[in-house]
Amino acid sequence: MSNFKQRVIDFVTIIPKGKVVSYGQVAAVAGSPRASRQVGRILMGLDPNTKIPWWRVINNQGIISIKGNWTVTKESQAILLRGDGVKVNENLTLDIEHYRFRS
DNA sequence: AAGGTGACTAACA
DNA sequence: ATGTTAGCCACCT
Repeated sequence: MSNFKQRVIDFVTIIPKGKVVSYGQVAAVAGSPRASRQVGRILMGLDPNTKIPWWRVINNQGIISIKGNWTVTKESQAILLRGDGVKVNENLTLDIEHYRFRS
């Protein structure tokens, strides 16, 4: 497993309940501020039964830009977020600045 | 080893 | 404000 990937996973893992981060933010913490796309790529590769709170990662506009995989959809992510106490709008958006996790 | 790809972003028209 | 275009760069084949 590459170092970047591992750092992304580590950071996402420590995101507290009720908080969210953007892909770009995760990439920055992982060491490559411009590798935001890789963050999404990595999350996509995770197993559906992983314990990593990947659903707390959204794009910088506070929008759930997931591409409905076989196992996951935008709706399911919205449900998971609401389960964390995060208010998700019907259009799959939320106030990221209000919930953003800062390390 | 080399090239294609995209759960992103920011800049433009 | 909404739609397009063009960089990005680690991962996968």
